[in-house]
Amino acid sequence: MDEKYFAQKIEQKWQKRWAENKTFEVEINDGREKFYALEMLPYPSGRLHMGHVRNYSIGDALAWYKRLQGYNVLHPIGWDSFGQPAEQAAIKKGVNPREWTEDNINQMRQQLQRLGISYDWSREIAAHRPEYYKFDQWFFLKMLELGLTYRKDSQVNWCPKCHTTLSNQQASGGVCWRCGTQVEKQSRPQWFLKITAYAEELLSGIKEIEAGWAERVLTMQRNWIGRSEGAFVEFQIPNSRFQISNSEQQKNLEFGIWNLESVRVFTTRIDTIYGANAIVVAVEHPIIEHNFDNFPEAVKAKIEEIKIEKAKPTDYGEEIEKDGIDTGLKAVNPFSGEELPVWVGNYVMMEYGTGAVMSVPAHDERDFEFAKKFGLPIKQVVSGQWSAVSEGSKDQKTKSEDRATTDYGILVNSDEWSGKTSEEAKREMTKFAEENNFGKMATTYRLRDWGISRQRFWGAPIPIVYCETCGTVPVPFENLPVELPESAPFTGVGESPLAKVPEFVYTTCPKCDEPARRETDTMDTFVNSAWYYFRYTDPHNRELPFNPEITAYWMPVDQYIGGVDHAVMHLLYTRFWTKMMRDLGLINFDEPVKKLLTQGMVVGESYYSKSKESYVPPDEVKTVRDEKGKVVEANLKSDNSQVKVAVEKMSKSKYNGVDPDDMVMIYGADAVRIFALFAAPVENELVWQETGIDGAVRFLQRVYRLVYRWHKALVVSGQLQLSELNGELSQDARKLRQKTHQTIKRITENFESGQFNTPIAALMELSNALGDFKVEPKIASEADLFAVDEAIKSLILMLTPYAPHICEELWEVLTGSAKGILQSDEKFPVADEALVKADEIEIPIQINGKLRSRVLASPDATKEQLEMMALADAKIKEYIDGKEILKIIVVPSRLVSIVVKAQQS
RNA sequence: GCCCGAGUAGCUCAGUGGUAGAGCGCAUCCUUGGUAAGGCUGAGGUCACGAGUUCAAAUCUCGUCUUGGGCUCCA
Repeated sequence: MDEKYFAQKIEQKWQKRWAENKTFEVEINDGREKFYALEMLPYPSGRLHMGHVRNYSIGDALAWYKRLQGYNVLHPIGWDSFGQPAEQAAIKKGVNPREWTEDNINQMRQQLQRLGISYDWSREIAAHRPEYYKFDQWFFLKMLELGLTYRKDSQVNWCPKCHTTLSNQQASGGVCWRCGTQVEKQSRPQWFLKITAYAEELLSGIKEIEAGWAERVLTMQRNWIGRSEGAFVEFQIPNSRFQISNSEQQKNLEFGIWNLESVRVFTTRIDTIYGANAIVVAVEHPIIEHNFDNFPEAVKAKIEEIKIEKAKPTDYGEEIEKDGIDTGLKAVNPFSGEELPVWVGNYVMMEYGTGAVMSVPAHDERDFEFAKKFGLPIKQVVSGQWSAVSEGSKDQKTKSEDRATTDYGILVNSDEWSGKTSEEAKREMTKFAEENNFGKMATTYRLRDWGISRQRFWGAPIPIVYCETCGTVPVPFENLPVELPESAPFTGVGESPLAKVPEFVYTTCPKCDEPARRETDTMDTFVNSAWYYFRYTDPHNRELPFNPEITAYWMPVDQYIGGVDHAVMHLLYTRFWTKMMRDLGLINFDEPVKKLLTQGMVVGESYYSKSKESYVPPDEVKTVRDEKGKVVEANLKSDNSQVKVAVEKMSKSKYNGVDPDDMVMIYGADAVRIFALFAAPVENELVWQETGIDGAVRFLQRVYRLVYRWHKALVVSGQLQLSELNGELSQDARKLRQKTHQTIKRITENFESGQFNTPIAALMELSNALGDFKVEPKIASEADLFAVDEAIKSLILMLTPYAPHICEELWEVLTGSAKGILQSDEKFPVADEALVKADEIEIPIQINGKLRSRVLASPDATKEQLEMMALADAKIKEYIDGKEILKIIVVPSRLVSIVVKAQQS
């Protein structure tokens, strides 16, 4: 054993040994319980960043922990290797996307191996390889059979910078999720996956995973699905012009409009229908299109104005002023018979509900604002008696003229419904509308179908052929995969590069054998990530995406770990995919991931120069820090101008990133991993500080020195029997054993509850306790050696999930076995409850809630014993002398509380 | 604006009704001319604020403030 800890040497040695012994390769083993530990697969950008390191360190700690507990652990990795950066590189540098991607994968695989992450590399997969994307295509065709894949010519979100279409999620907030460019609307034929068919199940299925997923992720998904219960109500439009073609009628049905003599609205508050003062429709609403020519000039002008306004980029967070105009059309309220004006309004969205709302200003804030602006009548139909009841509270009684009240209440001014509660009215009025055929109960969702067409080269080709005689023809299963050509002309503009590759485009129709054209769009990369971890279970299957029997053993994932940025998109798509695969009969469960852990970002200090108007690297800045390490002043070295310091997400452009490879080179993989896990709870942000990683190294050195100090004595003593030694344990040895078992208990509990930072603190305590054990190894008694042996071996086994290399090395030193911890079938230590308990504990004694004294007692002392001890205590006697004792509360092993009558003085 | 979460030592966090804790960092001193040194001792907290419940509140309840995140005309 070297006297000093040389991280590089040890790490290389064990990485080699693990690879040779195939230590982390697993197969189905019915004798052992399985555990599937999964981290989100990386995009092969070429360099690992600290976010990756954090992600994989968490997963690896868990995988090791479970292995040490005897589980059969599947811990795989692969590459999300389709996507835009490869294509950008092709456009900019003229490289081949496939070569670029393969090079990056090779580099990153080496980086991961240098970190010593315990992957089963025999299961490595990559999305861009035909053997993988063959099954993207396979699923596409299967969904076509199920009616879950369809093509529709519709408005899509188009990013003018990326030259691609985006799903709603990817265009959230009106900007491209990738580059932040304002998204435009374009009309083109697109392939969609019918995720909305599972809207209800995606929502209700949340119940099943609630316990294992972060609440905020589920809230985001719930919001995204956006279920809303209410009713459709039909308002007749007697003066609408209705001359439409069949195809238009078809389109209208799609929008949920029965015909053009009426407007269908969706409302969650049918109980407020007597308060409707207008119908407000979106500018894109068909009734506007079809009556447009008949509208007065002023109306036409306003509609055009709103359309132009809507197409303009809007600042996120900026409130848009409500605007609109009365079209002159009239609608009839089917309940009251009242004739209402039909307005167009910029605040009504064609994409949600039916694109038309009934405006009830007294009970809806947006309608209220609209009515106020245009002087429309405001009629209260739900009594706001709640505010009258709660008088005296700060919530001043508000009059209906001041504010809309959206609370439920008692109906007024609503004919025979008056006097009913909102709940009753909603139920009964919906029923009435159904019976009279002008409405029905309805549930709407905010969730839209998933548009997967991308005008890109570097993705899975959509397996469709267009034939002049046969139309749209799916590629037969036996012809899969439809392979990407070697290369294509990459210009970065216009249509998909694939469209410019004649060998790819021109083909023959699978049905009639006549010349035909291939679909040249490729699939969204989220398709790959929707099911990749099923593939890990059976990665080399050529016939099927996976063998259902094999997958049944490994799935579902027991713990999934990744960034919270995938809370909605990836995690919703993959839940959908699972339900679809269940309906295909491939699997028989509903939710793919039992537990989800979302880690926080890795951030670092950044410096922004105001004079240069750019970020500057740290070595160009001189900082003055106070004794707490906080920056009080920062200036540019070159011209002394002021520099703004911030703590932000690590990125190259901000010069605040650190390269994991550099860190591994300087400090060793074990230290880097320890720091990544120790510095903060996994869900929180992690601030990268060089001083923190120094602490991690010092800790490992302390552990190394401990073993160095004791190893000869321990190896000589060999296996000691506790039974013979029990009586000879010194007070200190007993204390050390207690600390050991307390630590085991604590760490086991921490791991089970998903805490990764606190066990390291506990291990530091244990190593400190070992350092405090002052017996010289040479003269230590057998009993001492036993206690030290137990403490050190427990320490090493519990540290293994965090710092596997050094632990394997120290284990070899202590046991002489070169096989490695796992192959020697070592197990995570189990706490002995009897030892965890202290012999004697301090019991506080309170008088009237104030701490007055303490006594030492056995943890098993009874109530009566404790009470007696308390009353016998000298200090307590003083306090209670001459006073009446009202009550004595004794909580065994916790405290004694005495209540005395206050002295009148 | 709405919905969720958080606020405990310089930092990162434990602590779910019963003595306010840990690790790191920091400070003092000591040791050591051998490659990321070690050791001793110590300081540091109005548990965000206010009220309530209780013998007893960091912990439970209500309100306020601060802060992080998500949603954003969703009818």
